[in-house]
Amino acid sequence: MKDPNPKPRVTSQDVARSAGVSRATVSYVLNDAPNRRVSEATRRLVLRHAERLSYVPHASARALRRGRSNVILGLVSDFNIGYVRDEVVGALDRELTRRGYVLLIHRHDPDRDSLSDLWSLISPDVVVAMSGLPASAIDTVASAQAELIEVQELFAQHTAGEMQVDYLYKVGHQRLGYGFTNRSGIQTIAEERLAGAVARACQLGLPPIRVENVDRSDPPSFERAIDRWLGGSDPVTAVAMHNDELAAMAMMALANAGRSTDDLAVIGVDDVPFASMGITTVAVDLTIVTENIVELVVAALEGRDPEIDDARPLQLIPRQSA
Amino acid sequence: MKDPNPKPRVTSQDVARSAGVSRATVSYVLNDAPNRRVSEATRRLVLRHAERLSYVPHASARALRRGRSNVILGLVSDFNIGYVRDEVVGALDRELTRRGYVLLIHRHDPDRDSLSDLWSLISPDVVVAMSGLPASAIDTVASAQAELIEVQELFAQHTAGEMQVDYLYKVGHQRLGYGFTNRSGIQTIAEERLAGAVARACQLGLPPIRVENVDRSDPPSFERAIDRWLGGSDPVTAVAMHNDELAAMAMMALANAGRSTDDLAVIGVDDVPFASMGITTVAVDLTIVTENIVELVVAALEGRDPEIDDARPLQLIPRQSA
DNA sequence: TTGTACGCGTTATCAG
DNA sequence: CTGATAACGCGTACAA
Repeated sequence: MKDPNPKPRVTSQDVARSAGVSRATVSYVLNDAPNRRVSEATRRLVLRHAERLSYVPHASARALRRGRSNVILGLVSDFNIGYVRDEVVGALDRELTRRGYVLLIHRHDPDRDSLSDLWSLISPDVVVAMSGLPASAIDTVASAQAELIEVQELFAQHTAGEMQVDYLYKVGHQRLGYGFTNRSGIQTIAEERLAGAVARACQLGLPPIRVENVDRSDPPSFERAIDRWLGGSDPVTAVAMHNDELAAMAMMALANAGRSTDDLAVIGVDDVPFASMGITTVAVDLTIVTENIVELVVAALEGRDPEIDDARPLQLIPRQSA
Repeated sequence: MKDPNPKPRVTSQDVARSAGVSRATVSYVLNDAPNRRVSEATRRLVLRHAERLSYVPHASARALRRGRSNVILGLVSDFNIGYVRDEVVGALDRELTRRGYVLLIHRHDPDRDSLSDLWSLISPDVVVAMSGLPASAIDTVASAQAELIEVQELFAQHTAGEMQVDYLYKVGHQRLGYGFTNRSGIQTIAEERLAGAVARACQLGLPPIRVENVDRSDPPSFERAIDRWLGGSDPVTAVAMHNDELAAMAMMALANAGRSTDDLAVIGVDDVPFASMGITTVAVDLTIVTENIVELVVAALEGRDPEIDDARPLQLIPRQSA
């Protein structure tokens, strides 16, 4: 396990010695230093020796000297982050890689761990908070000379809830339920979607939406919710679920109870791939959402104001489940 | 966007000046330096001033000087990484945080991006590869003075396939299908599970397993697979799927085709939470698997040999789907 | 308890 | 115009 002969790291000094030039020259060549001319001969010489020794500049030394690390830190409350965010993170990663940055994801529980402890281990240029952060975090990030970008709101979440209710109403449902979830890290989003649904039901003059809590890691919560929705004197005929994953679980629970979406229509949000197998949903246009987030981060890195596309990224897709 | 007045970072120099002591003393106090005696008076003095200025040591400077960064880099091929790995990563994260390390996750596509580019941006102490890495990566990691841990194999994958086939055979199925997936990053695991299933079917004297490709991001692939399994002169009566997620999608496709698990039994692997809603599966004991991975990483950090628990982490859980 | 050298890469300044 | 010298960024740990 312990390497008895840890061959020391190759430094720019080694390359310089090997090529018979100074460290400065090595640095100029390897960084294509502007307003610095190096003769083609020594240029190739240095490149050859760097290659031969497989020299890689030391990240910490470089960051220390430059004052920036080219690291973007993505803060999540949970690694299992949901379809849309996965796509966003993936796109962000690709764009940042292309531009010479690196995106690192870190799970951060604002309730347990302190952010400032983190800064003694890593100094990112930009922090992208994918889930809620306490107000104090803003100062903490700023004092570490990093820029903070909150992407809590990937898009107008309340609209998703409104569209769900609009659709269910349009196809004839009056008594509605809502499958809410309060997993940490998406509270804000969940609450906004719910608020949108509740408000729209009210505007339409429908009876109050019957909200039940469900949790993807607690399957019995779905049985309970369905019992409540279908029980009583005036059962609901359709439920809007927080997202497609929960919608699918509701449909499984429904099937297990000997019922189907004919008894209780189900609609989700996201349009995850498996939704095409029959889940009516509010699709999120990943292109728009993704490009906006990328622009937000890249603009911050380049020190300019972001140009955001205001196009509505949501679209209702009717399928069998509602 | 651009901060016109970027107040410079607080350094240990600032704390030293403020407290009227030397930088060395500040460092000793803040690091609880062993075999170093600092009077209680100056000790508290330093702590007070550090607190007041909310001083945080500079990550790069510290890492440069110490020679280690306390950063563990987790390499994944995809952020949507699967249930078991999510749990493993979560547990790893908690343990490492407790010990003063930080776990950072980075998406790395071995086909597209070079690892050595990464080392000029970050210098981790340990690299945990959660998906396959090319052989060349081993040298690359070593030359960056980092230790490489491959957790491709969370457990004996072929056993999962064997257990699936054993069970299906036991409950009376003879003609079997297999739902294989070749998503990048889990090829090895997928192939091993399949190999285990195929081998066991052979040992049991069953007809060759009918293998079909499915892809979670391509729902029609499930329709095609089901058509093939149920078509022909001797349709299969049960399919082993690579994991529970794919099993659930197969069941949705089955329902859409007007069929049920009575026509085609389905069994998965993982025992994700929603599997309890009726998916027969090979459960993975997260406690065992997780503790082993944590031990592997922690042992590497502490420079000792890991103590691995050999207990079998797999258990078959019969439910409605098979 | 302090002065200081060191880790490594970058860049302004200086010499050829 | 090409290359070298040296200072610097910040925290750590040895010698004094």
